[in-house]
Amino acid sequence: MSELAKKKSLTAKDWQEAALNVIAHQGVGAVAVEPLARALGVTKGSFYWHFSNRMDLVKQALKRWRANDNLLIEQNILPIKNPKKRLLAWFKLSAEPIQSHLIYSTLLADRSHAMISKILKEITLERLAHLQKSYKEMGYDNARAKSQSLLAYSVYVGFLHMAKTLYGSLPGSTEAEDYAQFVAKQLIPS
Amino acid sequence: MSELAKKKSLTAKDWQEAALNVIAHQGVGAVAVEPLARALGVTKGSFYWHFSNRMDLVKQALKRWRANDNLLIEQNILPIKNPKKRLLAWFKLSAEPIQSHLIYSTLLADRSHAMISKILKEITLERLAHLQKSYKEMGYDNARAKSQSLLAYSVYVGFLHMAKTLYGSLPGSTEAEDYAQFVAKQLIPS
DNA sequence: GATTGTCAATACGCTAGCGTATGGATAAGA
DNA sequence: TCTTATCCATACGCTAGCGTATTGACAATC
Repeated sequence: MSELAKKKSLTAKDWQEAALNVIAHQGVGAVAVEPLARALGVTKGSFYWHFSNRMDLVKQALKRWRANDNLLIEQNILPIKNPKKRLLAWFKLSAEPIQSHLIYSTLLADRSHAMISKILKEITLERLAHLQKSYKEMGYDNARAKSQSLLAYSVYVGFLHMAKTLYGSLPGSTEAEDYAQFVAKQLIPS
Repeated sequence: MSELAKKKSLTAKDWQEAALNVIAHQGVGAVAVEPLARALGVTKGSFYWHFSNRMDLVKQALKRWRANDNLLIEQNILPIKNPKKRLLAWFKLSAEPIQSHLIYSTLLADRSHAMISKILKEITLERLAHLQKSYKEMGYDNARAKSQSLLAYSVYVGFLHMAKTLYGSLPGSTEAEDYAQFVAKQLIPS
């Protein structure tokens, strides 16, 4: 019902999500106004009503992605009290086949715009801080927690790329679970 | 002398190396005929004498990159008899600030051409096989050696991206050394 | 029913880059 | 010296995509 009602005319959100879909699978460079408009069944007359230019769309789309992703972490990971369990949940989430990961890994190799590098750096530092906090709660000193979280995060990033490179996509949920267990054994001290 | 002699006219090799330089810093998408020609101080009349089209250049450039990289590994890593020392040397090389790594990490997020995905997959499988062999020589069974090498390689890939994201470049040689030591402690069983 | 605001279509000019066609320069051989 | 091969410049047509300007359709509101 609300889906049908929406179909009457597009919102900025529709454009943003379409853009995120393209970013996830073809990268920021592939976000082009006219092709996107075609895909959405309109012309760019619509686009320039909602956005001032191409980069404006990219910016807003990434903002939406970041907000969604933060929400996911804040609701599912951070509330976990036990630091060990929290880390394990984080590893599981890391391997889950969700679009957010695809977007992140695509952005990692993007050198097209300083804004993107900036966002990426911010997000990465945020997440590293979360990991570091967990490791510290487990008794690690500052320095050790720092290198340990860097290592863990490297594994996450590396895993994303390996999955895409070797299998062309992220693994299924069950494989993700197994992988998370294996990684946890190596990266979470007992 | 040979440098000056060369300056008289360009070779395919000159174009390939210029292309690799662009790939390392801006990605395959940024390899464009006319800008490259400008950078080399010629026009595209020269380009289309050496190559049939843009993708032809990319293909040849990547072929050169791959050959150079294989040579590096065959000469510096594979000859090491002791598997533990061989792994350590591999980790050190992984963190070394050389262009080859930049190219690899850039390609990892590239979804522009099936050829690139194919090359990437081949190279990755080759390297995984090397790692796996070392782990097996250390007494691991097949399955364990496989997941362990996957993990090690993920760390390598993740490290490349983290370095670019956080520092904008690969670390210096001394930092690389320290990092390799830390990683080795985690990923090489004692 | 007239007005206003919202969303989209159309038409336009502009730029960057691809690939082709052709001719010019230079050096090496014959 | 005449020819040929090598390397490059110039000029051309073509396409995709950006952004603008203008107009149109429709709904809500007054």
